[in-house]
Amino acid sequence: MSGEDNLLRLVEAEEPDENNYHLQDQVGFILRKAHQRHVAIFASHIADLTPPQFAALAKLYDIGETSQNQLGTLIAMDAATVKGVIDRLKARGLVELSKHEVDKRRLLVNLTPEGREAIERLIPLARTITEETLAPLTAKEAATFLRLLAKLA
Amino acid sequence: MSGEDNLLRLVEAEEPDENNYHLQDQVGFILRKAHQRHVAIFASHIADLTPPQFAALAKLYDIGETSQNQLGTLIAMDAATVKGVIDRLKARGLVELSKHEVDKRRLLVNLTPEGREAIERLIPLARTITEETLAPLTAKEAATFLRLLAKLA
DNA sequence: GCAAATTCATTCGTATGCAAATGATATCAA
DNA sequence: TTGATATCATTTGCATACGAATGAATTTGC
Repeated sequence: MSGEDNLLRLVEAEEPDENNYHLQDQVGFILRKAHQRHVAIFASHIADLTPPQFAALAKLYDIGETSQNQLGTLIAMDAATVKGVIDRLKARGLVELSKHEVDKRRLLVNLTPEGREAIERLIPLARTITEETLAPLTAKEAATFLRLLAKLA
Repeated sequence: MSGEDNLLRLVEAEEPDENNYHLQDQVGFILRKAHQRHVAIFASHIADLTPPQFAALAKLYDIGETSQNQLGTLIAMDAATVKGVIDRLKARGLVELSKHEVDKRRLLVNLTPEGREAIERLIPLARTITEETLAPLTAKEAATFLRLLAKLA
């Protein structure tokens, strides 16, 4: 039997082929693609705000005024990233900044009336985005997926 | 009964509370966090290459020479993004570029011997990264998760 | 065979995302 | 009290990521 025959047998047998590395099966690669798809769905429903910007507004709407750093912790952004996001929201008049009276290091962030109006208007769209992202799964699968995803995150 | 009593009852009853929007329960937000965690794990094992750079090398190792655009399609990057990734890999001598003889629009990308050596050295580490990323799940959960994640991506 | 449409690559602009360094302030501990 | 630490915010540099516009080359449709 030739070497080519051996190769052929391996393919035809459909064995797990554990020696080869398949990028498209790696959790990191699929995670990246799933995230990309979600961001695209988000953009198709909410064109004038990015997911991180929406996250900042939604969290401020939820908890009220807080420091820039604390907000970053709550929405999983480091200090440098959250600064850029808040700067852009401020430039658009959706949040306002003020100095903490006692701790002079802190920069307090809060929604403006326009920001509050925006997030109230967008939350229904966000529910649609979540639905559409999970649409390839049944309700039961979606629940399982969210449970396992939360364990990973 | 006062309005405040009604609010209190709602909280105490631990009802699904479907009227409130909780960012931390949304699939997009958790997806973003899970991806962040994976990238951090990746960086802790492979410090001198990013996940997209690794993906490009791994795919070239898998399929051999291909055009820049085709490579982008295979590793889920648009043309602008893949160009930056390939430029940096080229600057480090891990890939080499050449013109397609027939179709003069195409830019062919291939591994250099150094690139081949690098990816062969890194693939075992990539397996460790996948393992560590999935470590919070049991083997059965991980299989379920990957199946559902693939349906989403 | 040729005009229209498509494909490939590049460039620009904008927005995360993170490491590292810095400066200001606050807290802790001897 | 003061010196060491820690925290908060900012800045810089680098690396994705994508939309939009552009130009070159190819393919399609009639």
